[in-house]
Amino acid sequence: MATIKDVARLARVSPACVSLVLNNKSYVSQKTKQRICKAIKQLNYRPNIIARSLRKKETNSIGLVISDISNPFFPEVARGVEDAARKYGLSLVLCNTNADQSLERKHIDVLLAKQIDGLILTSARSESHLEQYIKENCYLVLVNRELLPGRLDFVGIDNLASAKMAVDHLIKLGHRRIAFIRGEPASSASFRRYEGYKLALEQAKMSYTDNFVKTGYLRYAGGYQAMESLLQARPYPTAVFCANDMMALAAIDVCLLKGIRIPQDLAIVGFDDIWVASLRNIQLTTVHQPRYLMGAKSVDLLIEIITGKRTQAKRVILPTKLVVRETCGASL
Amino acid sequence: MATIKDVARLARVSPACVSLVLNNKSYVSQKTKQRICKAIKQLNYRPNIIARSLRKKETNSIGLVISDISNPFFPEVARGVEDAARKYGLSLVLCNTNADQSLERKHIDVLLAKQIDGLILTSARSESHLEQYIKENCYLVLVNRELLPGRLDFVGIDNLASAKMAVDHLIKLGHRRIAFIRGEPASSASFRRYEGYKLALEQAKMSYTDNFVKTGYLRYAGGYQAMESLLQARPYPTAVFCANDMMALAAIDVCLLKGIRIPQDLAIVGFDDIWVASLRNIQLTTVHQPRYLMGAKSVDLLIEIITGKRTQAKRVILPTKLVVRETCGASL
DNA sequence: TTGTACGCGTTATCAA
DNA sequence: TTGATAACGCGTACAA
Repeated sequence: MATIKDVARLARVSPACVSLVLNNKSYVSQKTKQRICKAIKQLNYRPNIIARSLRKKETNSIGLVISDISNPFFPEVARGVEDAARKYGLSLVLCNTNADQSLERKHIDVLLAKQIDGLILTSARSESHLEQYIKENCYLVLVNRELLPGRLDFVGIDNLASAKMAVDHLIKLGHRRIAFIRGEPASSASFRRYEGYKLALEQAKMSYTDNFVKTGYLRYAGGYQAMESLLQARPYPTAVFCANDMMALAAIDVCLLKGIRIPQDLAIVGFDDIWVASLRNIQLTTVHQPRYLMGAKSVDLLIEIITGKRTQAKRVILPTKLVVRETCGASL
Repeated sequence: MATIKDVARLARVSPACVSLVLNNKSYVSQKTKQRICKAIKQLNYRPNIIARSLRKKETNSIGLVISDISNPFFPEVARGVEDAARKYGLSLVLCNTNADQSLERKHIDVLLAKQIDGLILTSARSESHLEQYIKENCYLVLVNRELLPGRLDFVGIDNLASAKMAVDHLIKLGHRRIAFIRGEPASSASFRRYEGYKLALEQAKMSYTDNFVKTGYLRYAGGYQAMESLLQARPYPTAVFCANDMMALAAIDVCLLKGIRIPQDLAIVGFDDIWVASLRNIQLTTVHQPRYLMGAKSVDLLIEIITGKRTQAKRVILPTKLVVRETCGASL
């Protein structure tokens, strides 16, 4: 690969002059500028970004850590981040943790060692690690899961209200035995959805039953197990609210396998509104999250703190809406 | 952020000595080693990978360019790449092009400027650009789409045979009017599937009809349009083979919307076997591709050429299999 | 174990 | 106004 020296030699100028042209700085005569540009093309020169970053102490790239690339929720967030990053001229380093906490730590450390300018975390897990990153003055934005509220930027939704909205809908449809398949207890988002579930029951003067609440690991397999376990409960629930769509899809499959009809025998409501939910053979009633926007917005926040325009932590809460399809039985 | 000098000062040694300890080189006395390690922890020092890369001329990171992160096919490939990369101690920079050729070019250029050690491309589009990268001695592996065969490493499947297998299955089920929704003509994989479709018809002495072949852009929306257009054809086809599952899912939805029953009125077969295909309410018959393995294998190839163990281009063709579910009507 | 040159751009200073 | 020189960023490699 050609270096700036090669270009300088070919154009018979100093490397500094080439640099000036590349960065549009200072006055360089049209004539030499053209010579330099010609040399650049001729050698197909690409500035070594590593060297540039070392000098400028900025990499023009940001990191995004997601927990499950197989769940369509995250690719959509990633697309939002990607497009926004491009708008700002930043490139994106995307890491997937598979919900593995030690891997999350490792990814973040590598990203920081790579001197990325800022970091967006979805589904962050450990407050203590975050404390440390704050101490080192890393630029951080959290998406989806909120930790250390008030001290870190956050983009998300009102999980409590959204979950309550979903359960309220089931109650309005006449359900009195509503189960909940919740996500990992460590997730603040999951926990708030759980609280929304409980609040809805409480306001409707319905009793809360422990064996109507199962925990699964926000994936298909997690939902599958949770649903199987739930079907041991007596009396049967008449409706199940799931903490995300992946688990709801699994719950549906468990039911179909056992001959339980949906929604006639059991209503199911999910959360996220991934694209699969709207397929005509699925038609999952669910809570829509503005995933793409969440990603895009998180980049805006990051830029604000990187450029120093803002020092106070900011919370952005985006609106959700209930998408009523067929699995809740509303249309029957 | 602390630098190696800070650590050296605190441990009362030279920066060079710290470097030796960090990289486990040469003999450093236990005593100083411990002093250094203590200083590293105390300052929470992370070596500046940018500086290291500049000096070592290797970044220990590879790039992966995918064309559509929303299609579950690619996240699975990415997971394979990711896990394999980690095994080799490499980190991964993932870029998504949204099937936009100019964006693909841009991404690749940024990755190369970032001095990544090697590059894996799925769905590469432009031979002429690749020619140029070859000229610059970039380490490249192609996945999924094969370009410049024999000159670049490639990991993929036998698209022709796999497509033929799918169509043969439909023929065996008695179908005589089989349509094909193909992908972008620019894609070698799509083209080979098209050839497989034609070969199957030919061998069965069935005539090829132009208006039984529609082109769509390998996504849900592309499949949707293609299927709508296909339903203009008279006589109706009795079966449709789709170049990927996303399009097959869309085709199913179009039919359901129009009251066409699947598989009774129309059989549908897809390609990829994304996880959605196996949901109980979908049960899409499709050709399974070993996506994760494709990703993992591509890293193996890349390592071989980076380390110079091999200089000849290599082709790895992985096995596929037909997964017979319900949309083809075989089980009726 | 250390001093020192080096990798490749950037930027401040200086000269023409 | 235009361009060159040199110091610098942070680790690494090699001779001492």
